[in-house]
Amino acid sequence: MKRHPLVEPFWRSQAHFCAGSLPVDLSPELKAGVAAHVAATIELRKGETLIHTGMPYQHIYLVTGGAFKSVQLGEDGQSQVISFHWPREFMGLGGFSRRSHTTDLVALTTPALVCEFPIHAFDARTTVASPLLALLLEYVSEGLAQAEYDQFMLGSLSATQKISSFFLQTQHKLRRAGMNADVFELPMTREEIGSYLGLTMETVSRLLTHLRVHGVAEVDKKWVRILRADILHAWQVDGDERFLGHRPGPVLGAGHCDFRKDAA
Amino acid sequence: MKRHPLVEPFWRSQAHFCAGSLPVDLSPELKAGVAAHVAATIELRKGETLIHTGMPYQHIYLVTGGAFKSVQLGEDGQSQVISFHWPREFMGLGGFSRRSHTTDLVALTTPALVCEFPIHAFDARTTVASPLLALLLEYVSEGLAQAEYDQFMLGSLSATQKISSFFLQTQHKLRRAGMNADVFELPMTREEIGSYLGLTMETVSRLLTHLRVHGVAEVDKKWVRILRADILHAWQVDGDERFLGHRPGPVLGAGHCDFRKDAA
DNA sequence: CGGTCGCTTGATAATCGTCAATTGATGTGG
DNA sequence: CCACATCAATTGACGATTATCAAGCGACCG
Repeated sequence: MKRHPLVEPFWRSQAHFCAGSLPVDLSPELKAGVAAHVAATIELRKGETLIHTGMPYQHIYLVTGGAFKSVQLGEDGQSQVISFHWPREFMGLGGFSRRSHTTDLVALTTPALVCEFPIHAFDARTTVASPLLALLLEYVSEGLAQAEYDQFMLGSLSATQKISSFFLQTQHKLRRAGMNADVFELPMTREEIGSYLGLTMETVSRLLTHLRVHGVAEVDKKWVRILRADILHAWQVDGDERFLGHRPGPVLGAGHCDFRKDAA
Repeated sequence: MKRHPLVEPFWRSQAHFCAGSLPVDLSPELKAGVAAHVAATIELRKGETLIHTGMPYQHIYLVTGGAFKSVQLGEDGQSQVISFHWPREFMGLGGFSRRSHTTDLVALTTPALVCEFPIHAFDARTTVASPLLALLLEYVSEGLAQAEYDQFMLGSLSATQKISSFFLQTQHKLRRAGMNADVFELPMTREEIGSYLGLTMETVSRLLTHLRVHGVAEVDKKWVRILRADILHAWQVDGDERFLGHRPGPVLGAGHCDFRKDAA
């Protein structure tokens, strides 16, 4: 991987570059405060691993270009993709307690770009910059909320619902990254999509032809054109009766109901 | 729910009570610092809902007694249990970005106890207490790491592996709570276990009899005695060839491999 | 005592995984 | 530059893990 330590043309300085990839709804002061801590910008090529599970927890990363996958490793040799990362997203946020990285981070494109932040910049002992800590807290918390939804998806949705959910999520991430969300190139293989959704490569392939046949999307190799996002929304909720018949899954009748009486 | 606002017998003060349920590996100063922010202790009864999804994000909760479930709600009416919470665990950590609660929190026992912390105590604008923020960051990050593992479990493990994983996780949580991890009472129904594992009630029931038949655990109604944790560990990794034949699941060959060459 | 709830067990079936063959794209070496 | 190998993707046939449907049973509660 290519590390760019310090000297750079002016308007291409790391801080400036990184600040441009921070979330949009952020005060200029905070953007500057965050960007000031960039340790390096790193460029990877497809297939290269930025972080291995278990490595000492020294940096977190902001995607500034391309795309990445997070991979959770099982005890033997299995592994599963647990999320895809697009520009403006932070990666590697699960290690603040265990002090080591909890997933592999692998580049899906050439090039793939990240800004590297030393976590000691957020250490309570070395900084009084509470606003930065609070900001980081929000990002980690958002990652948790996203992971909770993914749990729901994996446990309760049918294959058709999962694919619909995947494309809608991808569209959302592409928009946030400032990219075209209607015509785009998937940076990951069918197998990686399947791993993320808890399905096999073959099932993903069949689902994609299903989308094509029903005019929901054009799919040619890695290129996708979303034609009917409305149908995706409908299928995400209802599934599609006519294909791989929807699986209602373990549905639970919402936490019983409220409390019965408010003692004292 | 029963709220205990302030006055209490001395050694039963909220702060003291709460501090006793904080993680063990915490400096006394931090414990005191955290405990000082307790707004109230709340007592719930089985089935009562502490928090509804979407409620304004004003508090987070530390379990001090009993048990809870977090429930993720789908767009229509489906719902899924995404985690169980035992004493010494924080709940409701997924809302710092969206400013609203992301799950329902429901009591599973009578009584069920929590300490309530106002999130403005961790607000960067109202506090300079960076150490508290950093601590909170660790808890949220740990929750994220746990959710990532749950994703792996839901997507890659067979039913037998899931049940084994569930019991080992429960043992771990019971130990951390200072309770007996070999003989205990499950506070949740089969259906709730199934929801968490992405299985049906019936499958969970069959898996439990399977554990009983193979001498791995005694299971009588809600009471469980773990006899062979070693077998649980083995089944968590390998599955059990002889039962609901193990499903290898979508296994991915670990992020290709390393990077090929380190440019410059 | 009747009714509901949680649990168990059995029979059946379906969603999706497995296995296999084929094609096209990519890349490498001779 | 082409043969060859490898990989990604598609499609079909088949099978299995697990869901669904159904019945029964004990416990708890009003």
